[in-house]
Amino acid sequence: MSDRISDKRTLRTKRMIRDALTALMEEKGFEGITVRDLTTKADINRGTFYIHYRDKYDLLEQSEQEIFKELEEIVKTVSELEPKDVVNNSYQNEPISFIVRLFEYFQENSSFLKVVLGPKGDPSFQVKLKEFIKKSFLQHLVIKINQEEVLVPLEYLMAYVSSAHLGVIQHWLENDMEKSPREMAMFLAKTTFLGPAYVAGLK
Amino acid sequence: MSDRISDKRTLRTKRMIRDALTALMEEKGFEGITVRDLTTKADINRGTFYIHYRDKYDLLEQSEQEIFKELEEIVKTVSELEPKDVVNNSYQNEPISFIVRLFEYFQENSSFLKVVLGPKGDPSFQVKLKEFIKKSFLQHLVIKINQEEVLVPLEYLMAYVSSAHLGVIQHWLENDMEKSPREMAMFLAKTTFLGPAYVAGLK
DNA sequence: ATGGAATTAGACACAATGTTGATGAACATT
DNA sequence: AATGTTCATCAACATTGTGTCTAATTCCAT
Repeated sequence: MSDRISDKRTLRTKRMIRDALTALMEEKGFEGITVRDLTTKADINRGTFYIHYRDKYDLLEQSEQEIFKELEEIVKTVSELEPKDVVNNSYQNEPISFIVRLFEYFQENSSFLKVVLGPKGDPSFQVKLKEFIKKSFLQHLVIKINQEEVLVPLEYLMAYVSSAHLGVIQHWLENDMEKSPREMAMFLAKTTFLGPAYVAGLK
Repeated sequence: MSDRISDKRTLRTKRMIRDALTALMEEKGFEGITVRDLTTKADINRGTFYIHYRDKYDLLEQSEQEIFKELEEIVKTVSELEPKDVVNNSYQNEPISFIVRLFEYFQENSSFLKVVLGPKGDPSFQVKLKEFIKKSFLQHLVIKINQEEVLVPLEYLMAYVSSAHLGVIQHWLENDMEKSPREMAMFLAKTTFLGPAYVAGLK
């Protein structure tokens, strides 16, 4: 009795369905896709699809969850983030290393992420990604903030910064990742820690 | 021969369809809605729907366009925006007046905007709203920037700031607009012109 | 009050959905 | 190599939503 999910045939079928999903999302966006489209492209029987997924929304969700599982893996290695160091690094053109690693991962999965984060994509994925950014990045810093010196509601500040980060990732994917992961990480650190107005040259 | 669009029956029908759209989007998200749902809720014949709209996507688009038409009206009155003044205002707790006006408008249309900008909404509307923010707000400032003092690609900076603004609007709507439009405008000005790290108390 | 419109009810063909049952192919195990 | 199990295939089915149309009716503007 080996794992039922590790059957070679099953893995092959699932991989082909997921590849078809990415390809079709590029063509016509998620909502334009039918189950028949998927199974035709994947070259499998339509009935087979329903063995593995409840419907196309289930397929999308499982694919998204896999992304987050891998993102968590990357972030897991991050132990500490010192606010002081981060600000200093921003002056010294030194990006935050695990952010570089995240951009590399985005690049590896760009075809899927580009559509799912694009105008025909899934808005709930954006929400989840913002949550992930808050959890993995901002909370490390927020707990070290001197509460008395905070000028604004932290909750809104987190919404501001996490959205900004998401938007930059989207813009980067939309523009075919012409800048390097390192440049992107550097840009985010600079803009967040020195401020948008400062990096724009306004004093 | 008066306008065919000003017939009382037509106006009534369209209004009822749009109200049904907002209500149903709250219930099950845009994609879960069928034309039959809409016409049942609006209490009109299904055939009537197709007289006014090609399909449910056409209905959504027309509703969105109306929002932007009114947003343009609000912004039209803005003549000049001096970067120096804006930065000074940020120190003096003085928000940008037309941003306050925009938040008031969001509040007036919150039920529709909340869903359309929410996790079950329309990601292309987010893209359009970011474009609107760039056009109406950032470009006024960007053209006055001393190009030599800019430390980062402007294109990415605009993506950063416009996304941040959008995200704050979303968070505000999601949290039932507990802060006033003036507080929101002030928060955005402070965070953008003094910087996220500064307002968080990091020096 | 009347002509012109918007709306209605009902029917139509079509496409996609999700399910089912019989059959054959691939798999792991011994 | 034989066996029992699991997976995929194929075809058929009922159901639901779509978009279009026609004839009858109701409502509006003048």
